[in-house]
Amino acid sequence: MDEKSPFQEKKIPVSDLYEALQHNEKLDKIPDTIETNRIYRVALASNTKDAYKFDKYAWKNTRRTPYPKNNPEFIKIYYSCVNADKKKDGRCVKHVFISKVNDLDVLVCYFGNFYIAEKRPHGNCRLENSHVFHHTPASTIAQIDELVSKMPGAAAYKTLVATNGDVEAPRNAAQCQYRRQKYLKNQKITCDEIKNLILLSYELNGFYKLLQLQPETSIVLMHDQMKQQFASNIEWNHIIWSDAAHFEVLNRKNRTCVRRLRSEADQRFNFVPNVQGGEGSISVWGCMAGGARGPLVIYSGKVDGRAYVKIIEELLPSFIENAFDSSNKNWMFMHDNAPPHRSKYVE
DNA sequence: TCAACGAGTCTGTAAATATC
DNA sequence: GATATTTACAGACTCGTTGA
Repeated sequence: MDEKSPFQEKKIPVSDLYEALQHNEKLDKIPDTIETNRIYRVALASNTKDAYKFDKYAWKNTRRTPYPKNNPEFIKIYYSCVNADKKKDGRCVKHVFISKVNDLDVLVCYFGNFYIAEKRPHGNCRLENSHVFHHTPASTIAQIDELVSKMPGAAAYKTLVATNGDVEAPRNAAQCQYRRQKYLKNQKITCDEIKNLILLSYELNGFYKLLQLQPETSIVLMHDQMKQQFASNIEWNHIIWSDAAHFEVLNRKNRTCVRRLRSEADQRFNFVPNVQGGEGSISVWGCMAGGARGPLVIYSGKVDGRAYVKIIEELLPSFIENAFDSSNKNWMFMHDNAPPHRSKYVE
């Protein structure tokens, strides 16, 4: 096959697939010696459904699609070989056609040159006689999931082996441990879930509830009481909020990775702009109050206590003068407790 | 016993290419 | 030019290995 046009001979008419389904020899697995451009018919069993995947070459799955598109009779799966560089290589491919009528009747066809294909065990199969041909029954999976919600994976494995025997037992202890990990992970509360709970608490008037999130974890929501307490003591419009932020446009501290071809090594888009002398970034400080926006101060370098006081002394009085009535002496200035904000010089 | 990590599978989306 | 087919990429998921 011409390496530069590997797709010319890949097309298999649907009629040929039907022909193969009716007349080709039924195989229980892919033969050791593979011929290209030949349709292998693999008759599978319910517990060896994946047998078509495994031969002595390493493959990368790309996509599965209905085939043909307008009147799908098969599921077509594309595989590309893995070359010596461990990269997917389209010069040697494997196409699998799974009949929609009977998904245990599978057609497999190989194209291209096997000399570029890496020979190694496929998928999670690390040993010759690994588990890959054996699928844990769904009923066993359900039993595992139920047990690992109450006990560690190893204990669940021992329990199921003792009760189910070899046939319906889990694959191994690691399988139970994996499902135990999954269970524990699902039990963790995400930030979004906590936010949703807080939002929910605000939607319900007078909400006061003990939420039992997990056997070991509870959350008490009592926002109304807190709100009333704050509302009675603080007038929020009298508070001046302030903060600073640093923006790195150039000379960023984090490393930038570029994926490129060797031939593109000297191309301009592979380089990150840099500025000598430590330029390329700015820091800004700003403040605001209810209904008033303060000045935005742009500065460079580090801000210590002295610099911080200088900024405040220069800008804060005029902002207070504009934001509040002259008679209002109840305003409060709020910072975020950053180290320069609480330095001895500031105090 | 569990968390972290790596490797492999599968699939949604989009782009490229082939075919009609 | 429209449609079908193929390829590429990224993310979710699964599961084995390793070390604390």
